[in-house]
Amino acid sequence: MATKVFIVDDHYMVIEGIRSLLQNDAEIKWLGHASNAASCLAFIQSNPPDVILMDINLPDKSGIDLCKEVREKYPQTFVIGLSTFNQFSFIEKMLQYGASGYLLKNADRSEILQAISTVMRGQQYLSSDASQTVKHAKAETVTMLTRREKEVLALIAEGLTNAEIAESIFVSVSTVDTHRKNLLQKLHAKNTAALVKLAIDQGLL
Amino acid sequence: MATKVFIVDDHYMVIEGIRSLLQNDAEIKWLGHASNAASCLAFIQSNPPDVILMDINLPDKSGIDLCKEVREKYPQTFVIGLSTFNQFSFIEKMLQYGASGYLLKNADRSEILQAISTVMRGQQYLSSDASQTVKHAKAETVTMLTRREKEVLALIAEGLTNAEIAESIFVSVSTVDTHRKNLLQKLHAKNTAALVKLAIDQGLL
DNA sequence: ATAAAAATCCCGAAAATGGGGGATTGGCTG
DNA sequence: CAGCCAATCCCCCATTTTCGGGATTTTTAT
Repeated sequence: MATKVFIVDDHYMVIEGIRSLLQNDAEIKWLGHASNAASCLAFIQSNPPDVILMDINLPDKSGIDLCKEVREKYPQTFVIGLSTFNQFSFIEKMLQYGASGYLLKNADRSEILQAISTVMRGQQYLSSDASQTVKHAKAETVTMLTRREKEVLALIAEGLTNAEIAESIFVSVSTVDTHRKNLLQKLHAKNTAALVKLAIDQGLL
Repeated sequence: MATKVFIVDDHYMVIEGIRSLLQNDAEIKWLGHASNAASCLAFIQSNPPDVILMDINLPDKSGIDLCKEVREKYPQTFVIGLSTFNQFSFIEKMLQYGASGYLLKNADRSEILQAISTVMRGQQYLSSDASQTVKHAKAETVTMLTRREKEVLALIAEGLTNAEIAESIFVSVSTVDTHRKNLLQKLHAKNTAALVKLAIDQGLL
């Protein structure tokens, strides 16, 4: 059965471009388009699509909020983020709010089809540029640890207590404690055990 | 300068065997032998050797205790354990109590010389059989974790607290606590951080 | 030069861990 | 059957970490 696709974007050219790219594909059923969040919501209420290609910059509401709302109301509808910006913060937020994929507007026909079929299989699709960005951003998270934090991290993994670490790097326990807190935050770890695991997973130890 | 070697063993054949193997070597000065711990201690008091080849089974005292005593009183004297038993628990204890090496009684001339020169350089020498055993034993330590312990270990690494783990595997916190303590012991970890690191290093996670 | 980031320090309370114990049950094995 | 081991549970108590704040001083980068 053909996948029902809908698009929300305030740039007419983009809508037309994608329509012409997809309309003759047997696997795709073109449901229509909207140029703002409100009309998008109105439309999909009566015609739930399988996939929404969703611009991140909408006139009345950010695509990120719209994504969240759609996903809450129509969990069976997949959202693919669409934007000219290959920025990690956007990609991250879209995915966080339930988007299944992310495309840049320079995507060609095959990439769009690929993205649609991938998310329809329940998997996540990121354009190669986007996944590069995500990778970089994550690599940055890795190197985002400061010199001191890395030192402390290594010593924690050795099994030293804060007091011991403090002695060994000649600072007060308070300082080590702060570094530790920052490490937990930066690596999104709940506690020391998870911290060490994540650090090793990310090649920090 | 020739290395002064002394031997303690209650089997005369072994003493003779080693003596004949070593006596014509320019690098070795044969100090003598004892057949029990007491006479060994008496001898070395006046003639401190560089290396003692020490049997693990002595009539008056275990080689393990003797090793400990010798190392405490004569730290400049290296001890090489000697036995027919290739048992990890023996090897482990000897090394723990300060032995620098471990030989099996089927060692040939070159291996004995090798062992002596290695420990004289301050390094540790294990016969290939013994080091195999140590390796195996360590590998066993890995699999020596019980089913439950492995479960708990995995959950600890996920960052769950004891209480959360207890809930998730339907046992009391006390049980989890016990498993955790056993894990720390078995992996020789000082605390959770070290535990996770060691576990990952050993391929347990 | 000035703002941002990193590194340093402190307090205090709640939560979790670490290190001793000890005890019971059920299975398996010599 | 007796002994061992895994798994379960409990107590006590000291130490350590975690989680809230703040706060100050260096560095670093623009």
